[in-house]
Formats: sequence, structure tokens, C-alpha cells
Amino acid sequence: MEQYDEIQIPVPAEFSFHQNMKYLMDAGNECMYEVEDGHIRRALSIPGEAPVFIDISDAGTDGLLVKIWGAADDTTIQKVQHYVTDWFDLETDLRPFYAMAQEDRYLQKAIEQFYGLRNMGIPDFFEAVSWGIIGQQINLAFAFTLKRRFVETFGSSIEWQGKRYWLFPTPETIAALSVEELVPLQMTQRKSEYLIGVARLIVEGSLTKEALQAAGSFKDAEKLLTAVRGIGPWTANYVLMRCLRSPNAFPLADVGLLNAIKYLDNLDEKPSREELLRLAVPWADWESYATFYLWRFLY
DNA sequence: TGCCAGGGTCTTT
DNA sequence: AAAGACCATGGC
Repeated sequence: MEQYDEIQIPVPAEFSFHQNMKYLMDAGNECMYEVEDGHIRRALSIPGEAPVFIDISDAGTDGLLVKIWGAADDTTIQKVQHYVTDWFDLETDLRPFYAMAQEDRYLQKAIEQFYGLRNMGIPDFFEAVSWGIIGQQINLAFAFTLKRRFVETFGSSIEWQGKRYWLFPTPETIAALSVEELVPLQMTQRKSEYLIGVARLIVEGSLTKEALQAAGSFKDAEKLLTAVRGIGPWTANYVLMRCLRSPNAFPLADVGLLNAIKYLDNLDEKPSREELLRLAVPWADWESYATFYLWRFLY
């Protein structure tokens, strides 16, 4: 595994490697990647090919330096480039967001403190939906524990320099499971049903990222998701935000978002849905980025 | 140690 | 449409 390919990916001016790496590092017990000494490392599943291993580091004005081990050919390298570009959300022009946020009482401080942070996404659709379902109604620390058990029980892995790196379980694997196989991980009965149900819909082809991208409007995409058992308004908007990159995705019921507002306004109670809607009016079409930045206050 | 956690479904009014 | 019961486990 000594031979590797190397690419540089240009980044926009509104980009901070440090801020994005810090976001990844703060995700405590994360099992899908490793951050160490300025390097972000992970395995990456390429459909129809063997998985690759990548190492991302800061190349300053040259953008991101990505080293790739195990790429079959140039097509594979292009797929990796596409994945990283998507993961770091490098193609969104943040200037309008920053212009709006400068005038906003909640976002002012956030864009100052986290300038250059991108909405680090979850490009893989099944991973995004699964992570949303796993995280429902439990604290984040436990959610990471559950995801780790899920991945290390049903995912595959590759080894690189003596360390093991995991690939998220495929929907085919999860679709073939029974609830009894997930409950021992401390998933609730319901969560187990939701995960298996979603996996089956994806395997059947009746729930796909492509169908959501092809939806006529944001509301249509949201409806396609909430029609699925186990996906309510919060999970739908979470997936639209982290995977589909809908700028106006807005997980209204999100406890983290509500607590961030409570913290910034020094409130005794979390704001109501109506209060949140009122104060978020200026965020129109940037709700997704607003939410992502406000989450950063909670770490 | 009791409250709360990156909610959702199902039933009842 | 809106509200309440229930789920159901660990973190702090």
C-alpha cells in the first residue's frame, strides 16, 4: 500500500481548514473517520469497486491535499474528488449568508467565531438517514455509541498502517436483518424497525437520493421523506440539510438549535416553535447554514 | 438521581 | 389540526 495518488482540490475564499477539522474533531466518538495532527483519514466506499483510503490535509492557498490509496483508475480519483467536494460543501457561495448573518443578532457572533466553517455533510444517503434515525430522542454521546456498534457489527472495514477504518453498513445488509439482531445493540424496538424499513425501501429503489434531487420543490422532497415510517419532520430536514444540501432545510424541533438560542438569549426556557420561526425570518433560504453554525456554540 | 436527550407514531379529541 | 400517551435507554 505504498503507492498512492494525489490531488489538490481548490477551496473558496470563505473556507477555513481549521474550522472544518475542528468540527470533525468535536464529534466525540465518531467511527467513520479519524482526525490526527492536521490529517483527516477515512475509508471510502466506491460503488462497484474496492474501497479506497484517503488522507486529507491543508494545502493552504492550493486548497485541500488529498492522498488516495487503492484507486483503480482516474474515474475512481474523480469520484473521490467529487465526494470530498460534497463532504466539505465546497461549491456553496457563502457570501450571501455572511452578508445576511452580519446583521443578525444570533448569527453575528457565530460567523465571527467560526468563519470559514462549511456545512460538513453526509454524502451517503443511507448513512445520512440512518444517522438521523439513530440520533432521535437520545443524547449525542449515546448516539455516537449506537452508531459505532451499528457500524462495527454490520459494516466492513479496511486496514491501513495497522489501523482499522470502517465503511458504513450497506442497505442490503441491514435490509436482510431482523429486529432481534439490532435490539442487542441497545437500539430500541422502534429504531430497529425504522432502520430495517428504510434499508428495504432503499434496496427496492423506492427511496433514493436521486428521487429527492428530482423532486419539484423542497416541500415535495420533505413529503417524500416524511411518508416513510420512522422519518418525521426533524429527520427529514436533517437529511435534506446534511445530504441533499437544501439551503432552506430547517430542523425546527432540534433540541440543539433550541438550546443554542436559549444560550444566546440567556433564556430560562427553550424558545417555542413560534418564537423560533419569528427570529429565523431573516435566515430565509439559509436556515440550513444558520442551524449548522449555531450548533457549534454547544460544543 | 431524576431529568433530559440532534423525535416519531399512534390514538384520541 | 392539535394534544396526549407511549416508546424506552444512557449520559450527566
